Parts: sequence; C-alpha cells; structure tokens
Amino acid sequence: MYIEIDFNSDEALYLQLCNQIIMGIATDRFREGDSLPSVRQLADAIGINMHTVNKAYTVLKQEGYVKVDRRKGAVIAVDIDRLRTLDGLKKELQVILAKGSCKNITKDEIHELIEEIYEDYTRERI
Amino acid sequence: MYIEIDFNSDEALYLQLCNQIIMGIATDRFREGDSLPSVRQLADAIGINMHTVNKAYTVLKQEGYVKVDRRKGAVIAVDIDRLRTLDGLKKELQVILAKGSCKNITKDEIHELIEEIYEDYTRERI
DNA sequence: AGTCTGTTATAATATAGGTATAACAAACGA
DNA sequence: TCGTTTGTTATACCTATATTATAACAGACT
Repeated sequence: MYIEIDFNSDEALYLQLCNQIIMGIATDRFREGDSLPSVRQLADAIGINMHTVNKAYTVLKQEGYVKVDRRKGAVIAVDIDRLRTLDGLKKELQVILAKGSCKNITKDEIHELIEEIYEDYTRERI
Repeated sequence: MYIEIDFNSDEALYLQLCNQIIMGIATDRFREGDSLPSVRQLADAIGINMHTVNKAYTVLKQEGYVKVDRRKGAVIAVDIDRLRTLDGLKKELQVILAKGSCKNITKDEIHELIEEIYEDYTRERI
C-alpha cells in the first residue's frame, strides 16, 4: 500500500485517499477481491485518524468501488453502473474541457492528453 | 446573463458561478473585453449574497479568466499559461479517467465523450 | 480468552461556505 | 459639486464540513 498524502494540499484527506485508491484500481495495483488495510492500520501507517480513513472507505462503498465485510475489511468490488458513470463523467468533463478551451488548449491536445494518461496507466501496471 | 444556480446541489455556490462563467467563455457567450455584472447586481439577480459573487470573481481573477477594474467591474480577460493549464488539466483528468476505467468505460468511449461535449459547445454557440 | 474487525456515539476543534451590515476611496454621471 | 455606483475591506454570525480524540459494541479469528 503506497499511498501518498499531501498534508499541504487543499484537497480533503479523505478525498485524497479515495482518489488514490480509485487510481490504484484503474492501474490494477488493487484487483477485484483484494482487501484494503483495516481502517486502523491504514490510519496508523499514514499518520491520520481512524475516522478519516473510515470516511474514505464509506464513500468508496457508496460509489461502488468496494464492499465492506466485517471479516475481510474493505474489499475491492466494483459495481458497474455504466449509465450513471457516463452521466457523471460527462458533467465533470464539461467543466474541465471548458477550462482548457478558455486557455487555448485544442480538442486534439485533449485527445493527446487522454492517450498520454492511458499510457501512464499501462506503464504503472508493469 | 443566464446563470442557473442549483441551491440543492452540494457544490458551493461560488464554484457553480465560476464554472458557469468559465463554460460561458468557452462557448463564446462571454467574450474577451465583455464586462460581467457588478457583484451587487449579480447577487441581486440570483438572490444570493454579494460576498459570494465577490468570491467567485476573485477566484476567476486568480485563475486568470477576468481582470477586475474599479471602473468597468469584472472584465473577461483570459490569461494564457499553457504549461500551468496542461499540468492542471492532466491531474484532474487522471482522477476522472480512473473512475471511468474502474467502471469499464473504455478509452474510445472517453474520446467519444470528448467529441460529444465539443459538439454541444458549437451547438450552444449558435 | 484475547485480539482484531467494522460500526457507532459523542465531543472538541478548525476551517469553509454563506449571509448580513457597514464603511471606504475611486470613478462616474448629471 | 453632489449623489451614485464601483470594487474592496472589515467584522460578526451561523451552519456545515473536516479532522481528531476517546470510547464502547458485537461479530469473527486465533
């Protein structure tokens, strides 16, 4: 579990946790069925409070990335809801693309960025 | 100025304002040199507090979308900083694409989504 | 029996978001 | 010149969120 938390970031700790775990699933560092550390272990390892980790796990559960089992802890279990996901992605992308568009980033450059990010994914997956 | 604020959204009012103005610039509804309404006017029109609008304008200024002039108010003036923008876009996109990837959204579908959003832009621009 | 699990409760603190009122100097219009 | 409008700043208040701290509970494991 290599999770990097930036205490100087203005992003909430529990959100940083969520995002890193989501990126971990996307890059296959965490796989379906894998158990995440217990809330107490992870909190200890990072040096934050148990409840902050618990909140992250709760959000991940609500958004369909893990299932929480009293025996095994938080287990990676992605719940596929394509329509809901596509809808959410589109709304988030609209704002991001608008920002780029304002700053003279072309549509092609966005496509290139996408490719670049996916290449990074497969590179990390090795 | 057609700005739609969702008071039931969990997104901060000032962020909704920022994003709508940014999308307005991207879709050419607001153009370089255009003045935005005064903080008091817009606050009145929307039915929110002056300081909330002021915060939105301040953020837009810091992020290089407007310049604030005591005489003309907030004027659209996009400050192009491609490197900084590309860096920011990439970090935001990484998380979003990871979410999609977890939910079995393919890279091609992302590319299609990008195209779809850009088509919506040009459609609004008419 | 003892330990570890997630879960829940309660409390305290700090920060962020939003509103309300008020004042200021600069600029504008009449 | 006078009154109005501009962004800006300050203060205060309320609410919600984020984070930490302790503590307790029942279920499961060794």
